[in-house]
Amino acid sequence: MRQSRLFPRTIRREPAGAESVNHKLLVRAGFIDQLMAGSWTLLPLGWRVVARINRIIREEMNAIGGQEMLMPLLHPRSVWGETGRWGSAKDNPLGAKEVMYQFKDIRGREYALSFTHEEIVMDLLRKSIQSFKDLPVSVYHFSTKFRNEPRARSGILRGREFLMKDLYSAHATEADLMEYYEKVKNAYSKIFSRLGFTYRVTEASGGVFTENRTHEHQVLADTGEDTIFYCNTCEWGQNKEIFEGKEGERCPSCKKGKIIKARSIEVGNIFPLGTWYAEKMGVLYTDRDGKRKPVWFGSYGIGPTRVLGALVEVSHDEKGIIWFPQVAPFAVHLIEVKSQKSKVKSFAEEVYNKLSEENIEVLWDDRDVGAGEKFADCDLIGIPVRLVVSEKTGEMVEWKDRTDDRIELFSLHRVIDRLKEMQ
RNA sequence: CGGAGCGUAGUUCAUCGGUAGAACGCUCGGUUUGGGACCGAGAGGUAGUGGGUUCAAUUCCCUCCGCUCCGACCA
Repeated sequence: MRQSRLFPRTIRREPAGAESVNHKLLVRAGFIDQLMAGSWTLLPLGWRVVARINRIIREEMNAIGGQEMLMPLLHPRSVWGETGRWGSAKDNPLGAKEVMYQFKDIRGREYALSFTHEEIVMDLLRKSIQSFKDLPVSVYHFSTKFRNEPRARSGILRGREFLMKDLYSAHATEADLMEYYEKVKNAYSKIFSRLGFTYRVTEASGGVFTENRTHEHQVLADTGEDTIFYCNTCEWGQNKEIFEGKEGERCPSCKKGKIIKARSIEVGNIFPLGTWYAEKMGVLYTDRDGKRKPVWFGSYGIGPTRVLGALVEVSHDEKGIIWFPQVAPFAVHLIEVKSQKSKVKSFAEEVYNKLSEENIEVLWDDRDVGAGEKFADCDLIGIPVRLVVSEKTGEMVEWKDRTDDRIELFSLHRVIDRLKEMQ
């Protein structure tokens, strides 16, 4: 990608009023743009990062048998009426009217915009599941969620419209559900490890989804809006809604460690929903004994756009973003220092072409601007490796990591070898 | 939904009861060429909206809208 053509340009100043790091840096560097409070465009750079996040999620979902599909975002009232979740939480502990966007069309029919898909999946499952032989089922999709947040905030971390990967599983027995639930929990842990996060798995309440306990993957971040408590020795952890002890106490699980209190960002949430939805919506299968029984059901969510923001919150410095290589929008940022000598430009083009031929993704700063501006933008955008060609470097290429001040000179061949080793 | 701050050029802001200014960005010309470089010329604004006070409102008052933050709530 030639940076002279990259849309849009970077912005030198911080957006007015912005406080959170992800808001300031993602906007300045040209990854996201705000339409209104809680609603963002993923610009070409931002979309590249989200695509990489999604790829990691997709690989781990497929690895546990998840099948990708895509469900509608416009939902009829009737399907939400079946579980009673169309209504208010005042009348029903799982009522969701407060977070659901509901409206009428020109003929007076009522609809909601998707804030989750349990009811939609249930409608799908009951059409095709007859026998215990049809179970288990595990399906997922990546799509937009709309939630009428009382207050959108923290940049892209809490929007009224955001991307979510949601996985749904249906099982013949509770044991099978819980076995799969553990599999998904492990898959989520793999995903967040691969993304480069330091995280904890905590117990939580189920909100508008279930009255059962659930688990959250929480990224440790000082700027996070959640508070969690976890053991410094074993894996025990709870979020602040359900924790009933105090910081510094003995761990209730291993009895050895101490309870640590920390700020965090919730990036994943898994729910062992049980048979409540199946009973309400008549999702029944015939078991070996010939009896009709409700399916056991679980749902599992990760917000890729929130992950995007969380990555910036945990990995940046005063100059800009620092992407981990596995999610960076490009593998390398090639800077051509402006020169009167045409061979600098032609060498830069050669480097760009050779790297591209090797399937290494390059952002080539071919703009007609000063070196200082290029270096500043390079640090702001945060691609892991910076390559420079200039009058000074001659036939060699300068290599600098985003996280390191050390500068090394290599031949183009050596650069390609090193980059291929990193892939 | 309660509380606070803010809303003026593309962006970040200044100004002021007498009809608007800077920096950066943008356009043109020239110089420069390793950390947002310099010189010259230029384009660009119904001061968020509606109302009120006033001879006169961008400025003072009120309404509404919008953005950010705190709280409640929440992935």
